[in-house]
Amino acid sequence: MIDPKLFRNNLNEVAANLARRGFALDKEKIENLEADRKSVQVKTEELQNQTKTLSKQIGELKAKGEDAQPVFDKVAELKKQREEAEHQLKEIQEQLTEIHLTTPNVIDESVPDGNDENDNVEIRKWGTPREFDFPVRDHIELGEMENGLDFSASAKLTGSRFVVMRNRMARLHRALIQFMLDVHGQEHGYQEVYVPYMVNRDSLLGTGQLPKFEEDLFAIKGSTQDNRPLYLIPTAEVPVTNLVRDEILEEKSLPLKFVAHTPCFRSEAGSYGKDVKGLIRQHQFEKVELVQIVEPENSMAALDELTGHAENILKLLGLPFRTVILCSGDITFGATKTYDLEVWLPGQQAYREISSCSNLGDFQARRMQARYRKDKKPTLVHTLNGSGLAVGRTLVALVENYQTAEGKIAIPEVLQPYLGGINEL
RNA sequence: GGUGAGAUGGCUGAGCGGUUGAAAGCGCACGCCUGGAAAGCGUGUAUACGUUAAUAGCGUAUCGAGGGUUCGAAUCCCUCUCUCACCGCCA
Repeated sequence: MIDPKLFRNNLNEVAANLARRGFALDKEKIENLEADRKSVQVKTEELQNQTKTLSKQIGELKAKGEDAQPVFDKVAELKKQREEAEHQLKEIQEQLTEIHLTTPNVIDESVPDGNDENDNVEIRKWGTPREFDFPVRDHIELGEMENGLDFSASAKLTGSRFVVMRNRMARLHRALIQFMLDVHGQEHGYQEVYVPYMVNRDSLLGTGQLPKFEEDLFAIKGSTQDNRPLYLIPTAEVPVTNLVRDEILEEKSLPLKFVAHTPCFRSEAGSYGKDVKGLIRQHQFEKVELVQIVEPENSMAALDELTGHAENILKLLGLPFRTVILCSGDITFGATKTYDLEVWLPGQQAYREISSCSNLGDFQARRMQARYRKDKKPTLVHTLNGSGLAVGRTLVALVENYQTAEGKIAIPEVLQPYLGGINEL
């Protein structure tokens, strides 16, 4: 969430910033609620103070064996008034909290204006798409060969947007995961973590998926005793970032850099016509995720670094890609700045998203109360995350870019150690 | 799944209805002492929110979470979560 103080002191600037996203902030409502909050809160606390003071007097009088009845009467008079004020305050605060939790983050000045993905700005490009001297197969065709991707099996087992992988596809997929974890863990300095694939509501509130995007999540009924469901994670960002929820970290422990491999589960509500075939958009997919917890002044540099780490995987695999900065209309809810990596897919003759790297600023940290001690004072950290990379899409890119005329897949050198040294599958 | 015991500040641990945001010890910070250090002595040491120019004062809330009883709750009642121990089952 945005600093609530900004709503009080800089409402117009916040509204103008959010308007760049196409988000209309209800300024009048906020102003009214804030004005009410202020007067009611002051009144409530004043009444609480009086009650507390009088109650203490009763204690003193009783200890001395004196008559406390007059004070009793006084406090009884206050009670109704106090409870009314408390109730009123609670309602106002609930409304404000609702606004705070559903308002997106403010965006960085360097984010370009725009309405949708068409207005994203390419900032660099790496590699050259390969020229093929034979008819190019897309990953679905390549998957059908050697029974690698079996969508009818997964449809039988579960439904659409799932996959069964076999043989070379399953092996390549697994090798990619190991490779990515090793590069980030051994070369980029991330601590490898293994985390739960189900999380509670507090975690999802912390990273911002809730309360606004419940329809994108899979909830597991009956998964806790008090009837609140757990949720399947839509990304490792949720469990990994929440590692620092409600923590006060030591300054010298920062930056924290985590890498985790997890499956991700997304309902893909509202994407009915999109990418219906193939591996691009699945309800369940694997991802290697990078998360950094940093001091505020370092977060923009950390974003560049983290993006570079994700890019490095593509470079090591020899997959052509471009890096775009998301425009104000395309950037996600909690991000203040985001770079997308788009990999070249010969089967589609297009660059497609394979990683999204974001600086969330203090947006998640404030929701999570994730802080560090800066000159003895608890200060909100900044959080970042990025895919390093989406494994399913990397598999698509790999097989399409490295296919041979015979429908074999050449194995990039860096991946060979993970496949017993072979150079073709 | 069963039975029992718990959950208090950075840690250990007291308190079980009244000036308790919370004893004591440890740790940590600063000061005194010292040639320097240790020991000793002294002082201080949670977080959020509000008010405010203020990380100064002052106020409110917080003793696993939520609800309740009460003039007043860390202390009593209810629900839930988690932890530990033993038994059962199990990858």
